Amino acid sequence: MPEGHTIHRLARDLRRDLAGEPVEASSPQGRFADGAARLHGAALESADAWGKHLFCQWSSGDILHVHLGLIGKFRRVAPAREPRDTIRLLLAGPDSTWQLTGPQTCALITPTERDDITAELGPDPLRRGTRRRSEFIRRVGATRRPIGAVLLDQRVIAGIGNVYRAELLWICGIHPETPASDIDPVLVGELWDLTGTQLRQGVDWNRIVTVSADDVDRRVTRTIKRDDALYAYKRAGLPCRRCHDLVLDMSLAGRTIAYCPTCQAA
DNA sequence: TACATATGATCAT
DNA sequence: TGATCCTATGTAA
Repeated sequence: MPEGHTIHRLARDLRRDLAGEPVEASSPQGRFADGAARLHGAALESADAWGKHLFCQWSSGDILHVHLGLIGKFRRVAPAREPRDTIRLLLAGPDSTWQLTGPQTCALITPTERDDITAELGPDPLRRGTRRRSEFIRRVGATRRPIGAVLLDQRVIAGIGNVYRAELLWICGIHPETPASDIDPVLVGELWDLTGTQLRQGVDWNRIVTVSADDVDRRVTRTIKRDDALYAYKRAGLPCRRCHDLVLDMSLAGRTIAYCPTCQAA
């Protein structure tokens, strides 16, 4: 489930689980054998996320760069669990074991290479820094591409994926095909703030739940059914949670987005 | 058992 | 825009 919230949560969990102690590293799949050998015996010094990119600093001087892509997973497993041949990287610390499968990227890089990667990324609402909000507003205002495409462009804002895209536009009542520069900068600013709020909640719960307290009982939200967690994503054909008209699907930037034709009028 | 699908991104056309 | 890569899961057969 890798959108920005997943990676930030992952960085936090890896830090808490593995920081400071030497790890045993291996690549049961074999495709990261050299990298795992370099990490073997090293200690994790820091882990942080920028959008959907994860960077782990090791005492060996190496930086581990991971991008989960669409299907990648990096999860804590029971220590005794038998390594399977799909595991790109296995990290075993004194108290926990982590395994990485199906990543789009898993590589050891230099600080320069990390800087090259982050230089291509837009501001991430979950990172500290000044002028990120105004930078987002500027980048959105600089293009007439549809906002639904712009939100997936990691050079404009880092961390939004297909689920948050649909949810944010539904909450803001913006039609996905609206030319980005036509949107009132005040609303774009609110979109930034909302993205931060939603992503932070995603980190907290380690899942995407966008429905507000008005629509769901917060006390039971941690056991909320998947069908009740979202307003728009994958709800095409169902009644809009706001106006009860039917939610529609459209294709934008090569992906499917659901939207309400009434609440998100063109 | 097989197939469709997926919260991503890149490269070719 | 379409093909492609990577793996796991849910549904259909």
